[in-house]
Amino acid sequence: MPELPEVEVTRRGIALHLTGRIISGVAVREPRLRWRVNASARDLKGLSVRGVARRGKYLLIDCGAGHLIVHLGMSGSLRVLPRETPPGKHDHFDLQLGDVLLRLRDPRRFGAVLWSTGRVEQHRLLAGLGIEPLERNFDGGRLHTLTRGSRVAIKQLLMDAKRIVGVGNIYANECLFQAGIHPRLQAHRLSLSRCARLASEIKATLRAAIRAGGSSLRDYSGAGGELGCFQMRYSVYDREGLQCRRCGTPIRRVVQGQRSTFFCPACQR
DNA sequence: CTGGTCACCTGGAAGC
DNA sequence: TGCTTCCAGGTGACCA
Repeated sequence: MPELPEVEVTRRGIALHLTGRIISGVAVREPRLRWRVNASARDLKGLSVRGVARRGKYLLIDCGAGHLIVHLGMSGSLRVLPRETPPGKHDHFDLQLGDVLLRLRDPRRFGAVLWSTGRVEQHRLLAGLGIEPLERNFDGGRLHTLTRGSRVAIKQLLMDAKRIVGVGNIYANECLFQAGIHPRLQAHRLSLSRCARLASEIKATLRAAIRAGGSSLRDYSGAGGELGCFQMRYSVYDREGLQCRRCGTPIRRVVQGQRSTFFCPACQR
């Protein structure tokens, strides 16, 4: 699930429930995630959660003396649950906070839970990250600068976190469709005006997805609802062979960098 | 530096 | 039904 909108919705959901609470313990049932989980009760117990920030697809739980860096990988999800909730098969990590706990479920184990002291933005995983697409300073001019001299396909540039964070495979496909740009176009061939169009479609698409997910925020707490029920109605993603919603031409699928790319050959040039 | 490929894991769907 | 194959929303490490 997790691209920037899902991570941002998760951030808001858990911030609501965790901020101000005191960490009472940690449970690591499976430390072998993307990197070995290094968070321990010894470091965390007694600290209070000051807030939850996001950098790209990383969640940064501010505990004062350090940050808990959480990444959801391909299949991770976080929930706030009552303390006694029995863990399921892929529930690898809990942060205990009195009568509730924050639980990470991650079947594929591509996620991460890392304890970081010191300046979190200097952490090796965060230091080299690119621009946040929803920040004010991301615009057509900035995207134009980023694309200069780059011969990679624009879709691959959008997904390169060293340049722009948070845009994964689904939203890269969707944004390029909205902007009428062919995913294989070399980045440096985009004019300033097309960059402006693309930058604004990126913002609009991500914001719409966050809005769609925001409506399910309350599901972060309690045993009931599943999150991730905010599937947007995709224009091209996973629609190979189906008619383009705009012009009726069959959507095509190609592979770029071992990832599926979906596009309308008529609308995107 | 850039650009391209691989590896890490599990589960679900499709194919035979 | 059961086995095999393919595919999946991420990204750091490694190579030429």
